[in-house]
Amino acid sequence: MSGAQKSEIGDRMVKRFPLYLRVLREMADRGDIYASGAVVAKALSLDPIVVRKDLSQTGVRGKPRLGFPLNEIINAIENYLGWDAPTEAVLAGAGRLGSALLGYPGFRDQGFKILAAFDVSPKRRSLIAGIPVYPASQITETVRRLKVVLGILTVPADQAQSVADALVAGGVRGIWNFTPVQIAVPPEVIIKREDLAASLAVLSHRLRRGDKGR
Amino acid sequence: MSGAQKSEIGDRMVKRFPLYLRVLREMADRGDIYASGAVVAKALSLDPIVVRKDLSQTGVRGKPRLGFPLNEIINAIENYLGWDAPTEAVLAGAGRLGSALLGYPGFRDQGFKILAAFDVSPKRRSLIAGIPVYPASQITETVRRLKVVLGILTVPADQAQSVADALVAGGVRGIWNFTPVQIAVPPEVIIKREDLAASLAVLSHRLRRGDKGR
DNA sequence: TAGATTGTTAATCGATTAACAATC
DNA sequence: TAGATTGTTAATCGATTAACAATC
Repeated sequence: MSGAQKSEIGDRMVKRFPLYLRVLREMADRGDIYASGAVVAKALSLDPIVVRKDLSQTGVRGKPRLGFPLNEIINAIENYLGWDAPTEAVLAGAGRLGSALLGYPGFRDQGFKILAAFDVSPKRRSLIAGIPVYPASQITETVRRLKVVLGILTVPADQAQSVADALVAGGVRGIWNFTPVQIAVPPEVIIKREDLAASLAVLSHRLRRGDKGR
Repeated sequence: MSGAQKSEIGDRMVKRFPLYLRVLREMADRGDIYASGAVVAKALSLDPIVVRKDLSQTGVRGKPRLGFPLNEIINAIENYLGWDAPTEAVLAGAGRLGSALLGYPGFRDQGFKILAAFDVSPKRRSLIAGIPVYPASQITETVRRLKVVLGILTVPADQAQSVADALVAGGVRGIWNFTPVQIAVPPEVIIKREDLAASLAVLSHRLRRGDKGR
């Protein structure tokens, strides 16, 4: 093929795709057939050039004067992000934050399916937001049996490493880490930290400087 | 003065400061007097050059052969981020996510103080994690009376804009937005979005590609 | 003094922005 | 056809990385 696709693309670009998807789905719901980069850019306060370049990364070709065919571009983005075939996940730590995440509808919309949750405390309800909660001792066995790909880590800081170890022992390929701990994992396991402290730092800094954030 | 300080620094750098602070505080607790860039870099798996450059941004000068004086550099970072004088905040939406955040110890560690929470439902407890919960109708008046600087937005998506309006009417200077909605505010108000969908996108993409994340 | 570490200047890299030809 | 929009190539910008002199 002639159109050589760039093999490595940056996180910045990937982060914009959910925004595009939301706008494009809205347009499709309204019955539109095409979406031009300009319209999408306006809806998201982005530069049209960025939108055009990002969308072209999916391999879908837009039609001059019309824009990108909506069905095609939506499917391409979903496929690109791996949201077409749900990624199976478990959540470890069904405390306040964990429970909040179990109820987050974004997982289903965005190609994830939480099969089970775990908690050390037997006092917790055995079902949160329709998802069964098991004792933490069963993490490794359950992850292995269900061939779970992703572990969501919402345990207290002092348990973060040991619970991560249990998830890794079960064979997860990635961990979404909501704890402030930098956990150690084998090199093939992907770690995504959700770093509230970093966000607070950016916020503090902007408030102090009186800057306008994006 | 000769050493002209760079006026505008990037978010990337600001995000690293909480990491430095954690490591530096640990070292100070252990009784160390100096911290070299190399040691800090090793603890965080960062390039020593990055650490040196970031720390020098605070204006503190390190001593060759010894490193940076711990007390001085810790104070400088706290001051730099505005964590020395607590920023007063309120939280709107005391559901699962909101309650989880009310119990998050990071706020106090990082220079924020949540004075009150708000919720539409009168069924909620009137005290969560020691913080009083008031009816949402009192947002504007309370924010104005207490001169609150930051609003934390954890309401359902369909209430995001109207609650944000109430916070702005009370005079907040920034909003930490945990909803998936892109809210509209006057240009002088700082918005910091906490975008779980973007994080999920990065995660999906890495899992699908089998890449190793950082 | 010798040597490790800082601080600064230059080079590299990646992403964003600009310009413009191709196309329906 | 005329004109709007795509797609691509070049220029700019900012951050990271490298190199090295200054310093205790």
